Amino acid sequence: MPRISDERRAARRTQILEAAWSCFQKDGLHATSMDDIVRASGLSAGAVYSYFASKEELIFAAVTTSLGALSGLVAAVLEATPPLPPDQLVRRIAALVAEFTARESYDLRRIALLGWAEAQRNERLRETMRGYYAGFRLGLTETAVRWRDSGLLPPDAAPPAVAKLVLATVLGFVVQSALLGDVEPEDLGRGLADLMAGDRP
Amino acid sequence: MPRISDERRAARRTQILEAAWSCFQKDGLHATSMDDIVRASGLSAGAVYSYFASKEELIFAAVTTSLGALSGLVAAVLEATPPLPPDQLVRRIAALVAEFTARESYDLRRIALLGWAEAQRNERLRETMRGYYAGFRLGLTETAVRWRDSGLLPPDAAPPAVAKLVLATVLGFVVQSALLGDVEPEDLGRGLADLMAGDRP
Amino acid sequence: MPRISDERRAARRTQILEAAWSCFQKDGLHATSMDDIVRASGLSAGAVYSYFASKEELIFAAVTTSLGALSGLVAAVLEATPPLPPDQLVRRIAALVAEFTARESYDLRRIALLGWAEAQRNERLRETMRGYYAGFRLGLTETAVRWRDSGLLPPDAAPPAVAKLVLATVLGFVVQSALLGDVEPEDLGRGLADLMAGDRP
Amino acid sequence: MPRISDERRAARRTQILEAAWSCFQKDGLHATSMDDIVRASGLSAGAVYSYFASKEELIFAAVTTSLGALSGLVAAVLEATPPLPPDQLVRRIAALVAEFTARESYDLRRIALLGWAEAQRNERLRETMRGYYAGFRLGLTETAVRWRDSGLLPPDAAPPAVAKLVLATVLGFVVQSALLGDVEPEDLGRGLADLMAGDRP
DNA sequence: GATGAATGAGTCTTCATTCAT
DNA sequence: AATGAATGAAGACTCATTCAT
Repeated sequence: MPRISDERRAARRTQILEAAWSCFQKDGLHATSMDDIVRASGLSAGAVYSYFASKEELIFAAVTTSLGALSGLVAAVLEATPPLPPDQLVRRIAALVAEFTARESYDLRRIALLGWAEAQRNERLRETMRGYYAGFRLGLTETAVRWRDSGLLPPDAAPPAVAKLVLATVLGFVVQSALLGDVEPEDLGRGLADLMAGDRP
Repeated sequence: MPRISDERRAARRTQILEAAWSCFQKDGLHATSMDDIVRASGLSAGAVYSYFASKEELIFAAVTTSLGALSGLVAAVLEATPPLPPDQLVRRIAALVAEFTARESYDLRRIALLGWAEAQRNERLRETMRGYYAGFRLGLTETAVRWRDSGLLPPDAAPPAVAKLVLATVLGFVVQSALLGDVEPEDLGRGLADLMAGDRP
Repeated sequence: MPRISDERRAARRTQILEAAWSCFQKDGLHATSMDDIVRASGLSAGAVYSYFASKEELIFAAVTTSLGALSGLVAAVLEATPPLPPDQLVRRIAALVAEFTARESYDLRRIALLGWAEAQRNERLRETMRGYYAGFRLGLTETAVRWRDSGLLPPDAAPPAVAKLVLATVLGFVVQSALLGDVEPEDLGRGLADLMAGDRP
Repeated sequence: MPRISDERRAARRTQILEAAWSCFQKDGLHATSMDDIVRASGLSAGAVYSYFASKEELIFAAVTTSLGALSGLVAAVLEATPPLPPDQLVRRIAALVAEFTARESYDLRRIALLGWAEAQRNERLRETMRGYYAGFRLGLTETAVRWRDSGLLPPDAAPPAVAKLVLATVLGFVVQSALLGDVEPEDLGRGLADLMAGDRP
């Protein structure tokens, strides 16, 4: 029987994670010291270490936690029947990202950029992220198949290529909005709709 | 050693920059120590510091140098008359990125991800990158106007939204290809062409 | 290790200060490295830095600590009623300096010389020292007034000038004794008494 | 036959020394880098090193040169016949120090404080300075003998003690004026005269 | 003789992690 | 369980000095 209840443990974990997020967003992953996080969390160093074995573990959790949550929301959108048409799908997913971002002291876009950079030197993180994005793209490929089958795409369309294009668009939304900050989900939807409405090249 | 020739100075700078790139790609910006770069460059610490006043300066140069070069190539593509149609433009720019990446010991995509993460905590870098991407997007907006004027887009299309969509696609290509590694410029072109060939939503 | 007791903290501080004094006296302020002090203190670098935020802070404390203590002793001597006559006062204050100096691993005279040199480039230290010496001189001026009032000085004597002369004598004792090393407090008292016993110029 | 004339060499030496003085006064002996001096001198590093073999050598020369010059002036004052009475002598020597100080970009008082501090860790410098001050004090002792013989001091006065008192006064003038900056040679003379004019203790 | 680029040991400082209390 | 003082390896950067040109 644990000395501390499971809920309390979970609450503490979240408390630490929130502290980590706010520090990471402000200073980046490496310029944030464990002490920064300890102070932001209001706990002691020892306490933090009893929840996360190392800074790497904390980084992993910080980057991965939100990715997992977002992933579930995206999966739900992809499973809609009939599938949302391309422009609406892009708009919708971008909106999910934006809503996530709107949360208290937590900016998914910034965390994503930090995570991508970190993934280059952290194999575990890289593989985990790869898994999420590969799964996401697989879902998009299936959606593209459904678009083709329902006539939204021509019969000779290549679902994998379409999925790659759509994934790129969504990832690029994250980058563009983090760097330039003036992109709305509607812009993406409108832009894609305009392109689809044009003459076939 | 009397005053060194300008070419030699430039060569040394490049030598250091190459060393920095290869270290940064392997270990990230902050996990790379100046000593790593010093050793990789084959010079002494003092020599490196006589070319770049600080690690921050070196990071700035490492991230910025290629962005400038790429920017020029992209601008040339955007100025083609008549403008390349959307799918070909996206394919072409992605191809430029991929070619840049092909260079020895230098991967533009990885450097870009590192740079974006760093830009969050480095104002000077952020503003510089912002300038490049804003200029790029401006060029895309003008291209979208030309597409509309030439009938490739409907008369009521919104060039800024189209530009945002296209920029997102290209930036997302960088991310997707760095993280998943199996995206070719042709995929993007094909995917966009397929979408444009579909029924208008 | 839970919160340490205040006494222990103070003891540690003193331990570091003693280490710093012994190093500074041997090698000077700048030729002493923090590592020298760390080793002399028997603590770790991190521990030393948790007591003094920087080398400058440590220098400030090393120079200032004793000045404060001495200052109190001198003030007590100056407040004696009736005031000590000039030659005895000078002898007495010089003796205070010499006694301070006699302490283990700490030579006030050497620290003073180092502090004066450092004060030239360290504004905070300069202002702090200035405060001490100005206060000391003010006390001497008041004493000179009392000498004049009690007839030890002629009615037209200038107390500020007398105070400057006496302060110079005491400061010069520090210098002379640090550089030549063969001056006793009694010498100063005797010398001044001899001068005062001479024919009026 | 030297490639460069002796005058030119001497001029260069002085040029470097002036540069060193101005740097040392501003930043202290150790916080001044050879590069600071090189730049201030307008010469190249190699050139500076051809005149002074090391930084230590340059420090030694910077501290010693002026001490030697001052020493000659002081000796002349001490040899006056009949000897200046104590208060006038002190005023006169202090005036010499003050005049020396008034020179272009050179402050004898500041250099003296730096030199005293440095002497603690530099044996050669220490011995050289000791020589100067010991010689100065010997001269003062002889002067005190003459004062006693001429009746300015009582027959049982102790010339060595008087010399120590006078030396302390002059050295202390340097300190006080460097730290507090509001002491004039006249103040010392007046203060000593007032003391000598008082009742014998 | 003169130059100033290059060296590399050494400096101050930080910080992830541990463990005595 | 919790604390936070302590560790010490490693980091960024400097600078006295040399020597190829």
